[in-house]
Amino acid sequence: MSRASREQAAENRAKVVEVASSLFRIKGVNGVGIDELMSAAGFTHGGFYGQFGSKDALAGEACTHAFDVTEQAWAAAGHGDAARRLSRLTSFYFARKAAGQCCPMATLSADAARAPIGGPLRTAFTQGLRRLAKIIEGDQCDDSALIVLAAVVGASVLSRASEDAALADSIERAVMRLSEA
Amino acid sequence: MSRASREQAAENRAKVVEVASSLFRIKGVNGVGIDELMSAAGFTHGGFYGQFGSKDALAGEACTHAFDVTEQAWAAAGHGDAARRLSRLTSFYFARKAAGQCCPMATLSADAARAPIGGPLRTAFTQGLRRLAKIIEGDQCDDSALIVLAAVVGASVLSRASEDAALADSIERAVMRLSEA
DNA sequence: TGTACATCAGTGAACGCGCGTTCACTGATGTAC
DNA sequence: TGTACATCAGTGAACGCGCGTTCACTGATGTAC
Repeated sequence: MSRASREQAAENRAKVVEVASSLFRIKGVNGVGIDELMSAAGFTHGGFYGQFGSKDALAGEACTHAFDVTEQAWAAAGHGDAARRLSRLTSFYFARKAAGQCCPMATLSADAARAPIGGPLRTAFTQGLRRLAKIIEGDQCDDSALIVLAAVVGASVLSRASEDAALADSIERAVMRLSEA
Repeated sequence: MSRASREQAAENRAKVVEVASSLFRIKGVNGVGIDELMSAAGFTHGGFYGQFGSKDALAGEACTHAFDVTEQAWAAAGHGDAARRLSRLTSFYFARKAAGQCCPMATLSADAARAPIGGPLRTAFTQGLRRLAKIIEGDQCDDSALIVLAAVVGASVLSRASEDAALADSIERAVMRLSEA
């Protein structure tokens, strides 16, 4: 197969971004090679540089994509009065999800923190974080939304790293109750 | 130089663990090579496998070391009544620190989450997390300590990943106020 | 509408490089007498 | 206490491998007439 149509090529490109968005969250940007990535998307690795300038550039796009998806879900869950919104967002956050579908704040923050300032990943992460912070803050002016944001991300991060499921659960449950109060 | 004394060799080994503990937190376990690591500790890379079974094994030891240091600091900061303890731990947490000295919950959680279950790093992280959770819970039986733990880790993680210093600050300040309330 | 040609999406082999790991070697340390 | 020898901490070269990236090539797509 060579020379797909432009329409098909655009779909293929989007497919690679989507697959990368998932794999990078699971294994980290350094943990996935171009070869593995392109294979998972159904292509050979040689075509990569026809679509993307570099692996770093793709990491930025993949990060933005992950934030896009999360943002849409949050916007859908984020109606009603302030207290209920926070509580609903928290339950949504802790709904059991594979790492590949999990919020990029929890799964890509370490990669972003170690990426160079001004680079694609760091920039994409910062903008995504701003967007989600705006959504969770909504029309509230106090601290509670940002506290829930931090607590929910911290609980998720610790929960994924821990082998102790009981401890992970008690942290998540504590944060759930915070957002209900 | 060849054949250091046993005493010297033990010191050298400890030095490598300490350097690894710092570099792994800054760049991630995958982000630092044996060569870079040993050079930073003042040795050549060939000696590595005389002291450690594998890079993974060192990652576990380095993680444990990072938790040891944090635990000591927390134990020192953790006296007095419950509310004050939480508040003091939070200020301590947000004191500006280079990533290499920062709490491993914030800097190694992603590496741990992606490390194999039962492996040295994952195990060391889990045990370290248990220790710190016990300290912060102290003699309290409610949720507040675990909430502060999650919030403090989440704020730190987001703060390090974000290029937007103002946003990072408002998240950290919100969490500070949580622990003071 | 049909033909001739230019374009370019995807292929697969190849590159240089740095990685984790191994190993023969060195010479000072530690030990046995 | 002094001597002879075994040990082994650290050196430096080497290994196979997978990485990110490049490139000549292919043939269907898109375009000009």
